Amino acid sequence: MTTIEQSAEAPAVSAGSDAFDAPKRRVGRPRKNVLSRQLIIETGLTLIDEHGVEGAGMRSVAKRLGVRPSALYNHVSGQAELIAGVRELVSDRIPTEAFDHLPWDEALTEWAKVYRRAFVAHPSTIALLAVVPIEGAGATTLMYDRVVDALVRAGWDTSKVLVAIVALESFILGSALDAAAPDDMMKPSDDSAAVAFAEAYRARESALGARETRPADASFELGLRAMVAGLKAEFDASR
Amino acid sequence: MTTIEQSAEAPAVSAGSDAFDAPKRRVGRPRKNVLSRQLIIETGLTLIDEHGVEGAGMRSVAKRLGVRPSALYNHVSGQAELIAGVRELVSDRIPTEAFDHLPWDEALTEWAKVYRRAFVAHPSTIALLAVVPIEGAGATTLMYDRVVDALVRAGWDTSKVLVAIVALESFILGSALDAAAPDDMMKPSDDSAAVAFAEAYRARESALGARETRPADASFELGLRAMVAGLKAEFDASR
DNA sequence: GAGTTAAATGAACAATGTTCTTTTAACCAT
DNA sequence: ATGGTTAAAAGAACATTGTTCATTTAACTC
Repeated sequence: MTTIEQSAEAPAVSAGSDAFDAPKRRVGRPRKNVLSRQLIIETGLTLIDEHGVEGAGMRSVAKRLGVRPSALYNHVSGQAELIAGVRELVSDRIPTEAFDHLPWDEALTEWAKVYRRAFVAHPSTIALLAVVPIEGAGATTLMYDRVVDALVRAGWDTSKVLVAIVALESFILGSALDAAAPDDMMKPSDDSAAVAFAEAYRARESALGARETRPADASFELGLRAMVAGLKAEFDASR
Repeated sequence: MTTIEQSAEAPAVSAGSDAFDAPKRRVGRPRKNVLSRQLIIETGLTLIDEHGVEGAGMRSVAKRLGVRPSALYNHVSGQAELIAGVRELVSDRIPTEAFDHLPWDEALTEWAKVYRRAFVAHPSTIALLAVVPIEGAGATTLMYDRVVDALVRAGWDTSKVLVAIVALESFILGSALDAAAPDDMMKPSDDSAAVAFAEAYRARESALGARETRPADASFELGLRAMVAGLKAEFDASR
């Protein structure tokens, strides 16, 4: 459907021989099956964790499994199904237990953190996920229900709670996108006329470098703190 | 670097002959130049608006311009620069005058609104543009410079200002994605066990329906108010 | 006007996702 | 057990993508 980028010169990751399994299998069906749908999808997730989105290629997964690319198609219809499988694998792991034993604002903070972490693993699907209708009876709806319920119990106005949750979710998804970008994404050129920006860039670099924090993480933490505090103020004012 | 998807069977868009210009040009430099960097980038934006992100391919742009793909490389270093150029084109139209005559928090609010509006006009660019490095001397950098400068003058810590701006930007981009989704995106199914969620959904519907407000707009406004208030609190506390 | 530079074509190359054929083994009915 | 069907692997292609290189032609420059 869509190709984002592809470099002919950079061998990138897949050139490295990180095939764990290469027993020179001869042609024909093996006595014991080598692949399964689950194994393929889990390998996809592993490779994404290791090498970023580019790890999710069919050929990369095949290489890691010590198998020819065409063998994957006996278990998976194509890359689309592979990615969808990975997405389910990850988004089913967003826990909501924080709402059981924490005040709503702290629980919301915890939830936002795990939510973002879950999606940073596969950033390229964020746009799709954010625009595609969620199935009305799926795990995602149940997750929302849990959050809505906790906030309403804490005193939130029923007509405002969804508005607030969606606002936080927008920040989470935007932050996940940001985390998918390279750290030096907006590095200023030396001759730039943007002196205030260049100064701020250097100041951030040295402030964060000392704590080994990624810029995207720092922004997420600050923004999350700010937004939850702002929501809390809005909440306190309206009662 | 990365390919997301690519179908061998679906001819998709590029198969259709939407070449506007195919005068069978003979080899060699033409008397009048056919291409320019600006024309290429504007064509890229047009194709993205028409066909989604897949329109931004080098070969698609070349076909639309009635030109061989290799000709593009005389004006643009590659697809990365093309996409970066499209980004500049879009973000070029984001005004920053609010910082001239408003307090920093109000100006930030105005800026966020026009920023989001600019990207909502080209929804399918968001995911693409958010992840691509911005060129150090471009319009985007100058926009950042303007914002950084205003906030620093207002007393913001130089090492924190960029962190805050990126946080707000994440919220803006996430909200733009949300605005690109259909309004009924998370409509609960009638038989759903998610009763709290269904109740909140109905309550939001009637509250917003009275004012003819889109849910995405309501969430953006609430979130923006909350985040700016939170940043202001953070700002006041640190001085 | 000669030499250099710039802008187009045309032909390749590497890498990707995918499909098709072939080979071998598992599974299953008789 | 035996023959037929199905399943799972290899292997060889194909289409499409971004990109590079050589070639051709015209514009620009001294």
